Amino acid sequence: MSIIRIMLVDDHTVVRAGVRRLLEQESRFLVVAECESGERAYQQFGEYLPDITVMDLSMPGMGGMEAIGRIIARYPMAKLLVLSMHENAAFASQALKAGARGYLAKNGLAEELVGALESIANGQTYINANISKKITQQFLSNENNPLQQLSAREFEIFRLLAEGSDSNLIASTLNISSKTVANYQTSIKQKLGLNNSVELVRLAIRSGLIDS
Amino acid sequence: MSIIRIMLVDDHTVVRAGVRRLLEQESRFLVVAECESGERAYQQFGEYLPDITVMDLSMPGMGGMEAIGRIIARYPMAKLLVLSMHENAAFASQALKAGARGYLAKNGLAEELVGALESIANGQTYINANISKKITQQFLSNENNPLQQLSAREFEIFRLLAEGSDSNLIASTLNISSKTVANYQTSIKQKLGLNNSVELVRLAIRSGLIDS
DNA sequence: TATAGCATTAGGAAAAATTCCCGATATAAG
DNA sequence: CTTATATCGGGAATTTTTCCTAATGCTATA
Repeated sequence: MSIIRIMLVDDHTVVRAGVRRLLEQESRFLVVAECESGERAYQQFGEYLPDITVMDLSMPGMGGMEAIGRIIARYPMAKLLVLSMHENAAFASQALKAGARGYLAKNGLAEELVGALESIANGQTYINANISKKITQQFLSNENNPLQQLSAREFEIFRLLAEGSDSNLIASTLNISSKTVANYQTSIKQKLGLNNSVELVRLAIRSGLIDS
Repeated sequence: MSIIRIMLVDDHTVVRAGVRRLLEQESRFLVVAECESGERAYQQFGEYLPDITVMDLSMPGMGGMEAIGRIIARYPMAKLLVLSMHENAAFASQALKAGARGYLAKNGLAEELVGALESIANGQTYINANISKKITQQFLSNENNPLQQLSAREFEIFRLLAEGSDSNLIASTLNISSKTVANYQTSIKQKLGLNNSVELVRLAIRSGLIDS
């Protein structure tokens, strides 16, 4: 079995160090690159072409979700494992829809990480059992979760709006016109039946996307 | 000891019924009026002139806070006991500042209600022990809670904004110009260092003023 | 393969909300 | 009596939001 080359993407240095340490105990994993933002992840991916990229979702600037989309767009076979703080079905299913091969919450990390990476290396998809259950429930009653109506881009912008970014910041983060962001904002509200940004935040919080 | 005449103000019929039931077990209390909104509370207060008014804070339309302000403005000796869902120092101290004689959370209700009413009837102020502790802590470190910078009116408008009311609705609720509401909104954000309504909601949620 | 549908992008024009500046009034504090 | 603060709101400029339209590219399906 050959060596599995891994890139770590997380804005917290401690987290990267921790994951690295876990992986160093298994000789078949090799961390070949690290970075702290979605932007650099996209750049470095091209340089190192890792077998698997372990990526956090919530990072300042371009989030992990956006980075996944861009990487997959250029390298459709890229294998990405999402490492998120949130044991949250909405987040997970968006990430998987964007092309991630796995989703892991940061709590049960140590026990599951190695298994997850091996599954993904073998071409399988790995999803945490709890998350899987939640996604299933949500799929069965997806009437329940209005966020599933949103496209990938809409979801991304929704998240940034809920975090308090204004249209201009979002525009420069995503490299699109602030006019486009404004238009997205309107259609997001309409799709979700929200009358104003207050209701938007509250929905985001209820969905566990952000925490107050 | 003469009979204590009481008015109940709460938008939930069950709650009014419950409080009434508790009070009926004590022969010296008499519920002389009930109503379900701040507007009617103000009207009925003039008709019945109860010894004590038991009032919920979070009601649709004019909230309890506003009602307290109006009643006290006309009848400075009115005795008001606030009955709130929130065991929250910010709420409590605003209510007391507005002129309430007591603040009671709805959980420990049954045990405390009678004692609270008797204290208030005797001219004292009654505050739940937990709340009292919280207020004290907050007072000692009121740098911590930015909401204390707000005047009564600002606080009221802040709450309505956080609930998702738009300027026009707030204006008609409070019977002021929507222009005034807009101006308040701006100065509230400035006082609290908030850049947009998203941050406003999140602050409101963190303060326990509203729950996601 | 042609086509229909959706996602993404964005401009223009109108409407609405927000900000900034100003002043009036009332009440409380010193 | 003066000063400070709270409440209220108008005017004008600015910003944001909405609504409409349209181009592009991708996907799925007849």
